[in-house]
Amino acid sequence: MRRSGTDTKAAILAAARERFAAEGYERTTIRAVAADVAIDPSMVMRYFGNKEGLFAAAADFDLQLPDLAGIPAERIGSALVAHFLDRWENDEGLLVLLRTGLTNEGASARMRAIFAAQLISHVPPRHSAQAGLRAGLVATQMLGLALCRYVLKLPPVVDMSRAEIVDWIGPTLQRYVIADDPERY
Amino acid sequence: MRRSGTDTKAAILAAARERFAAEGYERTTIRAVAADVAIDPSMVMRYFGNKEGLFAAAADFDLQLPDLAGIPAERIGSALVAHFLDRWENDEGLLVLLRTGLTNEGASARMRAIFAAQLISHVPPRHSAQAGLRAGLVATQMLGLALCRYVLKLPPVVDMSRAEIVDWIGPTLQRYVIADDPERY
DNA sequence: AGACGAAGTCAACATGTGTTGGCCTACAAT
DNA sequence: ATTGTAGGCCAACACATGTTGACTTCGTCT
Repeated sequence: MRRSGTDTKAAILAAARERFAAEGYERTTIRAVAADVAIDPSMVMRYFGNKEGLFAAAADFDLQLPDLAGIPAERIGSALVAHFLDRWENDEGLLVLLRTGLTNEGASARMRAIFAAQLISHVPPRHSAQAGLRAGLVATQMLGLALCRYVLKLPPVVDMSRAEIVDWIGPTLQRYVIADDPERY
Repeated sequence: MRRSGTDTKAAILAAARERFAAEGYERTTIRAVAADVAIDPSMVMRYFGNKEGLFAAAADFDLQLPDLAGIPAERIGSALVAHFLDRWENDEGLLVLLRTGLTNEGASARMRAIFAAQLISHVPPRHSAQAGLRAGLVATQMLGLALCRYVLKLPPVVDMSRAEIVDWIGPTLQRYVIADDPERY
């Protein structure tokens, strides 16, 4: 027994996350993942059943949104942006979902679930009747940012500093979450 | 000669656009496209050389941004949103690029070129030194909207009316394009 | 020491893919 | 009528992939 089973499983999962995030679902092959861990492809099947199983294990992702109640209302926008940036730069799960969610129906559904449930429930109750709308608007801006910065790598967006992003996009989220109507800030 | 050559080529291209937009690059097969047109797969090769060639032909897309000079400065944001919505709902090219740009390096590069060149050149010269930054911000919001609405199909975003989208996102673009600094509107 | 079970390897199958080259067929010009 | 040519079909190759089952190795427990 070279490795301890659970260790091997964890190593496979880590390699799979990297490959799914970098190449998407179809272009990621079981053989390549196995080669990354220097084992036989059949081991991947043993531990995860099939490719879909491996993907499901690699694609779980939690927004881990903080409790916004403790944050002054006028800083919610900035706090959200800062949190998302932190979250995405420390967890490949979001990249996996973004890259694959566009061709893989399962990933797409999971994305819907995450951003619907987790985001909607964190919109302050001030506009509870419009919680879905507000969360949706936030999703368009934040997913668009992730898309342009981490996947498409548009130069102007990649070159923006963290502070610039917070300064420019914070007020947008602020308006989406708490403004009483679209025109008012 | 059942069909007129150029007609066949056009039919293949139309079928390819639909399939690439719906399934992405890898999952779109030459055989399936050929079947859609009720033709032999080898004809696709004859007209487009190889799969990459077919994709390149299917993925050309032009923003066709109107001349913003004729629009009152305070309406630029709304005008941009409205134009994007029109453009996307009448041309599958954008969906092709979105679905494939995440796994296909060629599509990713073309996306960079389109949104860099075409968008940057249309940002009013008022902030020419920041043209890249402004265009990048606009791209994050508009691509995020397309992603959530047409690809991920997040329910709250799909359910938004055209007017709601313009009302909510117009002011955001307005600020990105012409605001003197992030905090001012 | 011997047996058991887990970790791991090997070889192979079935399938789907892009791609190729040869062959057929019908129209139009000579 | 002959011929040329362009549209179209067929069969096949070469290759990669997900997946399977049998076999081997090696540590551990009795």
